Amino acid sequence: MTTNEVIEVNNSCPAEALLKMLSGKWKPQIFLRSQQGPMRFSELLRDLKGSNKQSVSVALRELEESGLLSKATITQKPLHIEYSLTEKGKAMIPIFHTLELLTD
Amino acid sequence: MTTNEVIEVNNSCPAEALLKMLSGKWKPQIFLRSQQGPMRFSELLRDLKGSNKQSVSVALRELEESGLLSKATITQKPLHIEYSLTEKGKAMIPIFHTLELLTD
DNA sequence: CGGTATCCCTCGGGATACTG
DNA sequence: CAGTATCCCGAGGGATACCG
Repeated sequence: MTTNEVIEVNNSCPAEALLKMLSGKWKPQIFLRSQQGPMRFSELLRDLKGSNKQSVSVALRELEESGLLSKATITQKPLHIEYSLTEKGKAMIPIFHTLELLTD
Repeated sequence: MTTNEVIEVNNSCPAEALLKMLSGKWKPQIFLRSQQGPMRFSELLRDLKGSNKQSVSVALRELEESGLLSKATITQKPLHIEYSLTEKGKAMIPIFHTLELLTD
């Protein structure tokens, strides 16, 4: 408590958490797509060229778990599900765009 | 080569480039550390608990290649090398900090 | 001191088949 | 339609030894 403890936990970098929220091959693109409005599973599968059910499924779950996307289920046949940006997700859009400007 | 090869290039998401600049286990922490001023290799190795020469070496090279860090060599014995934030790197600091605020 | 070369192992992510 | 289960492979990253 008094001084230099050697704590192995590596929370030295808070931004890591957010970086992780968008890490991986498909999450950035899904997040980008979500800014256009609600989207359905098969719709994403079609748009994300080169992806597959498994990968999209995992990415969506992770985005949901980190609170960026929300899932709305319409229990009818055929099943209809929509993924939309949460308020937290919307709050990230400006930053997301700022990132682009720094790219070059 | 006029043939239309099936290149799956997917540049649909510009922010991906920047996300990639800070992706990986050590780059975020190194970038954070660099905000405190110039740093040396062995210094980083000491501070980044659980890392090793190889990983730090690769991370530094990638940060350098993406233009966030610059390398200054003093060719004397013993070798002395300093890594510092570039102007581009400095420009990213505010965003980096904004990211933290959105984490929760 | 400041790295690279090499080996190895885990984990992210692709393909396919099956399910509610 | 919207997923999960399973298998498999390549890349990321750790450990260690060697080099300028």
